[in-house]
Order: sequence, then C-alpha cells, then structure tokens
Amino acid sequence: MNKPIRVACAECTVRDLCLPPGLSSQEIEEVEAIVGTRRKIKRYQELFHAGDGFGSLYAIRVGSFKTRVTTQDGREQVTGFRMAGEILGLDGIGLQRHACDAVALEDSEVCVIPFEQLEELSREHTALQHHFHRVMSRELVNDQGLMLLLGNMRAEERLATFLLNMSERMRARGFSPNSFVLRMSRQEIGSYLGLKLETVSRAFSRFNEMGMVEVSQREIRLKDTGALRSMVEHCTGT
Amino acid sequence: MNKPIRVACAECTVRDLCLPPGLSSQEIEEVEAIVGTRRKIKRYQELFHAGDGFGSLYAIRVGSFKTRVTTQDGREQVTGFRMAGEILGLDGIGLQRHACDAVALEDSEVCVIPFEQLEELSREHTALQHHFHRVMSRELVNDQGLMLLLGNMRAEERLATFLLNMSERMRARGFSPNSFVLRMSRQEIGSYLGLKLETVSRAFSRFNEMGMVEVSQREIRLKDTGALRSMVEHCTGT
DNA sequence: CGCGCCTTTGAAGGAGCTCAATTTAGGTGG
DNA sequence: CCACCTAAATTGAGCTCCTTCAAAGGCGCG
Repeated sequence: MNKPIRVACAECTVRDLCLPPGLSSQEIEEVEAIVGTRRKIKRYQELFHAGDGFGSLYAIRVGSFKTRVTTQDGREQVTGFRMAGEILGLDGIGLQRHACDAVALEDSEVCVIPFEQLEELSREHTALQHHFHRVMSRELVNDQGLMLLLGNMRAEERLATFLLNMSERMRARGFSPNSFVLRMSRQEIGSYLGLKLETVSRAFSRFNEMGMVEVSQREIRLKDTGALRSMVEHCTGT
Repeated sequence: MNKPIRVACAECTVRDLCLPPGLSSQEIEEVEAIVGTRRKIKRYQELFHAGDGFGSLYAIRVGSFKTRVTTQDGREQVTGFRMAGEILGLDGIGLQRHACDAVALEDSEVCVIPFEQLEELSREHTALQHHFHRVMSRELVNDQGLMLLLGNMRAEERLATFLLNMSERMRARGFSPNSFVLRMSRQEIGSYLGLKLETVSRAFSRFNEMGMVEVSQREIRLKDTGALRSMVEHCTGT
C-alpha cells in the first residue's frame, strides 16, 4: 500500500524547514541514509493513531495533516495543523506510544525518520542535535500560544490569530500570504480554536462584512492584515 | 543573592524524577559536574522572564513554580504549574530566549543545568539523551491534554481534572494523594483552566456540597476521587 | 487589633452554544 | 451535460453557562 521510495534531502523543496542550515554534503548523505523511505497518505487517512507504538518521526514532504485527540464520546480536539516541512510524531517519544492521531487533510507524502537512528546520528552531529532540540522546543512555545488563545481570547480574536498564523506559514513556504485555500473544514477549525463550527462561520462572515477578509468557502483572501493584527494585538504581549 | 551550592544528585530526594534510572555512579558524577550550582528563589520571585536570554534548564529541587505568558493589557495565562523534580526552561531552547515567565509559588530551590553541557553529555550517554527527549515529549503530550481541557470541558470538569492531576503528582512525590495544600490562588488556577476566579471558587463550593472534596481555602481533601474521575471520564478518551 | 488580600457568594448580563432551516458546493451516475 | 445526492457552510432564534459587577466574610500579618 505504501511503497517505499528512496529520498533525496539535498533536492527536497522543504529541506530548509526540515534540516538545519549549513550541513556538509556528507552530513546530508548520512541523513538521507536514515530517512529510509517515504510514505504516501491519502486524504482522510491516518498516518498514525493514538496508542500505536512509536518508532519513527515523520517529516511532511507534500500535503498537510491535522493532529487530534478524540474523546470517548466522539468529540475531537484538534491539537494542530501541520504543513510541508513540519514534523509529526514527537508526541510518541515520551511513552513510546503515540498520544494523538495524525490525519491527512489532503493527499500527502511524508519522509519516515526512524527515531533511534535519528538519535544516533544526532549524537555525532551537533548541528542535527541542536536542530532537533529546537524543533521540539518551538512546539512547546507554539502550544503555549494556543493555550493563551484558548484561555483568554474571544471568538473573533481566535480566528484572526489563526488566519495570521496560516498566512505566515504560507509565506514561509513561498506561497502568497494573502491568498490561500484552507485545507480544513469549519468544524476542524472550530475544534482547534475551541469554538463551534457555527461560531467560526459567523466570525468569517463578520470579517467579510468588515472588509478585512474575503471568504468564499475555503478560499481566503486577506485584505487588511493590519486590522486583523490590531484585533489580536491587545492580547498578544509585545 | 543566589549563592552557588555544590550539588549531589546521588543523594537528591527527587533524583528519580530528574534522572533516568540505572545510571552508573560514574555517570551520575558527570551529571553532578555539569549541574554546577543551585539557586534559591523566594516566593513570587521570577526564575526567568519572557525575553531573557536562554542558557540553562532548571530542575526544581524544592518548592513549586508557575509558568505564565502575560499579555499587553496585563492579563496572564498560566501555562503550567511545576513541582519538585520537574524541569523549567525548555521553552527557551527554540529561539535561545525564554518565551514565558517562571514564578516561584513558594520559597524554592532549583538546580541550574547549563544547556550546552547537557547536550554535550547527552551525546556521550544515550540514557541521558533518551531521558531528555522523553521529558520534552511528555511536555508536549501534557500540553495536548490541556488543550483538550480548554477546548472541550465545562468548568467543573476542568477543575476535577486539575485536582486529579495534582493528586497524582503528589502521590508520585510520596505525599498523600488525597490531602494536600494548593500553592496557587484561585486566580492562578482560573487562569490555568481558562476560567475566572469566581467560577473556580463556585466549582470548589459545589464539590464541597456534593461531598466529593473538602475545601478550606487552599487545603484540599479529596473524599471521592471516583466521582471526580467519572466527572471527567466522558471527556478523556480511554 | 486592624488592614489588605484572598475567597466566597449573589444577581444580572452576554458571548457563544444548541437546535433548526436554508443555501451552496462537490461528486456520481444516467 | 445535467439532474441528483450528500456533505459543508451559512444564517437565524432562543437558551445556557460562564462572566461581570458587587458586596461581605475570613485569614494572615504587621
């Protein structure tokens, strides 16, 4: 089902996001050697599931994912949206078992990184070690930001924060930061932001009326990022 | 102000929480060598502040802390409460700058762990490397749990979750899991749980009425953990 | 003993939720 | 290519839980 494919980090379009800058070509070869395979994941398929044994991290090459925790009674809390160049699976290291599900939002492709080998390699190459630690730490900071959002912001502030965050990540990938297509449903956005889908929809409509954002289903055009920014500014210290 | 004190991990009461099990005495000596100093932090003092340059991690020896993000308009989001044996400062690794404040909730004492040296040592001792990665990963999982709480639970479910979590951590430290004193104010609990202090107070009162918890100011006695558990159960998958 | 802070408790108001109906988009098969 | 069907998104109305505002009680500390 998932054909293994040989990787070539050196030519990967999202290499700058996955790997630290300034690796020697020999170091890159070593990385390629452990990143043994790629896997294709179809839309709505799970890359891994909460409870699955942990063995590898996954670097997204193409596509995007959501991570979620599902509750007994069927509700889902989306804990993050991940795009090309980002790492999935860090949650599994602690207990050697994944703590959340990773679901593809579109047809996607990941590089499989066996964790033990990554640890081994990072013992030899401090640049790699540093990079890995930074990636994990940034996750933590990111989560703190989300807690701030969930704990303190009103609905429209949350959505504005979300849009600006998406915009920034599109820019980092060389896409237009002002015009993009959301890969996730209102329901998924709502779950991520701690809101109901109707509330998300209403907030979008209001942004539209106010002329800040042009919304048509999942197509987004940011027309006044300044207004969005000032909307969240009084919440985000500095 | 902060007198450096030589450490002795081998005899530390919270060693089991800080260090991986089964280190050789020689390995422990090497750890002791890099954990150069201790620092005493008085109640309400900050161990570090958002924006401070990052250089070290801190292992709590005695006492407890809150971590928080403060917003421009003075609101605070408490992102976590930390007890003896837990690590502070992981947020600083990513950008080499702390992303939150760490404030002592009582007179406390931490071991200072220069991060570069920890990285160096963890290159040589895989047990240490593993342990560090696990600690970080568990933080991520922990944060996911908090998102679930903030995004999906009602006030009383949140407080019940909080109490059970505290109870578990007291137990892990050899204290009574059913009778303990909270180090933080209603306001701080509220900030952590995404609630106002009045709501926290009311929830405590209701738990009291229902006979599940005996509350007297900050003294807590859990009388029916089963009831608390069933209260959050329908939210926490598995 | 008195002051200040934390906590508790009450009452009223509001932001977002629930329930429900309608519209729109995307996919399927004739 | 169009009609049909299903899922997603929008919009409305009433309700609920938490917040806000306010006041009183309790504890610790000088």
